[in-house]
Amino acid sequence: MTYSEENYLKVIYHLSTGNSKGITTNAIANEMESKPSSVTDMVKKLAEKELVAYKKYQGVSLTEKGRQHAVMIVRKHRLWEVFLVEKLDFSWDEVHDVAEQLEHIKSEKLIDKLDEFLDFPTEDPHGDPIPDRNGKIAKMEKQLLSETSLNTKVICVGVKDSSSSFLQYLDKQQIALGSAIEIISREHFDQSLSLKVNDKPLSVSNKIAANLFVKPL
Amino acid sequence: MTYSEENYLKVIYHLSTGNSKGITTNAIANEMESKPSSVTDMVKKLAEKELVAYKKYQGVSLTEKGRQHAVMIVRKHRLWEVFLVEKLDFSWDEVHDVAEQLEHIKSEKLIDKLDEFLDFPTEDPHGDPIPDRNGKIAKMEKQLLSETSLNTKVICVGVKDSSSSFLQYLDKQQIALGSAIEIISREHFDQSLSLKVNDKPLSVSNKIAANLFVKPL
DNA sequence: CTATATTTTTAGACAAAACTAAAAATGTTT
DNA sequence: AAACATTTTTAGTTTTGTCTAAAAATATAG
Ligand SMILES: [Mn+2]
Ligand SMILES: [Mn+2]
Ligand SMILES: [Mn+2]
Ligand SMILES: [Mn+2]
Repeated sequence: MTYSEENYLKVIYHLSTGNSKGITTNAIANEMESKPSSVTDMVKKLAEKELVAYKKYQGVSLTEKGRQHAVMIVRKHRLWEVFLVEKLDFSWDEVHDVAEQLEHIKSEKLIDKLDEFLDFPTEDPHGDPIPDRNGKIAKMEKQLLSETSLNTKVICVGVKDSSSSFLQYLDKQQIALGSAIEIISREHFDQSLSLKVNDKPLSVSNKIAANLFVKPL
Repeated sequence: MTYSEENYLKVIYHLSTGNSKGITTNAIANEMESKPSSVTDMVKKLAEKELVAYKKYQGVSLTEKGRQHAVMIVRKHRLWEVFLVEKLDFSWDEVHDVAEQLEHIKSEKLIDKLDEFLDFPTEDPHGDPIPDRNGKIAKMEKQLLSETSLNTKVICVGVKDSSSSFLQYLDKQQIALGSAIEIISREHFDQSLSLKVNDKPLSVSNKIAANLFVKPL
């Protein structure tokens, strides 16, 4: 499996979660920052290898074999992110690009030993679940802060957007995984929220709240 | 710089040590397990980028720029080997192939943090020196066991051949970096040696002795 | 239901990195 | 120095992954 094939599989996998229909050529091209014609070519190759199911004009979906492969790439990506943060003192906004490279290293022993070295973490630095060596993903109870009712006490457990700019905003506001959040009030006009984060008052826009995962305490 | 370009640079670098003349096309092809015609093509490209000096039929040599690049790849390779052995419990005969992949990961921060995490090691698991972040290589006093005189007490500090089969042979004979070796006698006929390794008697062929680096105690 | 817009696929081109086969240069013998 | 052997380069293909431009299929609107 080539570097490029792996990237396509991963993108198709991510587009598939919460999307039961076939993934469109355009959606893949968009995510890969490439052109639809390139996607069509690659999808044909992946179909040839039985990693995806593909019918012309009907979009594409992962086969079980393709899903397994994709999950293993996600496992590697997230384990490496944990390594970078926990062992090498990277901050959570610096790890993604390096993990994009490390996820392609081929060695089952390496990844299982790394898993053990990190003490079998179940979530990466952004709160995303880490598949185990059999590809099983423990699902975590979580909801968006924007969809949480008033006067609830919750704990921050993940981010939906893990762009540098969002993560750095959270750092600045001292919001991290594990922070205790209480929703004081919601502004009707723009859905912005008044919060208490670790007992300190903070007001955030709906866009922020719609990218923070929390769970009831 | 592509994966392939990096591999060529590294091979040319290794062929260059202890070889002041231009490196031949055939030597590179041999080391890369590719064909001379492929080497000619790549060498032209590297010359274009001023990473090597090349004149038709005259062989090739690294420019200072090319040498710097090559040394950084070697640095990464050896640091990752240390990581695999020290932190993930790989044995010294298992690390090379994985390090061949890891050496191409591009992130200066990653490699400097890894260096720090490993406590700035100066040698890899095979006794080879690790260039520092400026490309400087501390040179170690060492000689081949086969060229060491009788009744000398020495300590094992490295291997010349780091193939799996040689390393596993050493494991079996309980020879490791740091082992104390005394040369008892040398057989005239085949240059084989009678040794004491950590006070236990052992007889080794010249081929073994010619691949073990030692330093006088 | 037909016209228009959008999406997707095809056809053809290109760059990177490899190869084979043949030509050219260099090295070695007699 | 000529003949032969070896090394190196050139010329022409191939595979992988990308692209543009044009054609075909599908979706949307009037
Ligand atoms: Mn990531
Ligand atoms: Mn992540
Ligand atoms: Mn190695
Ligand atoms: Mn080594």
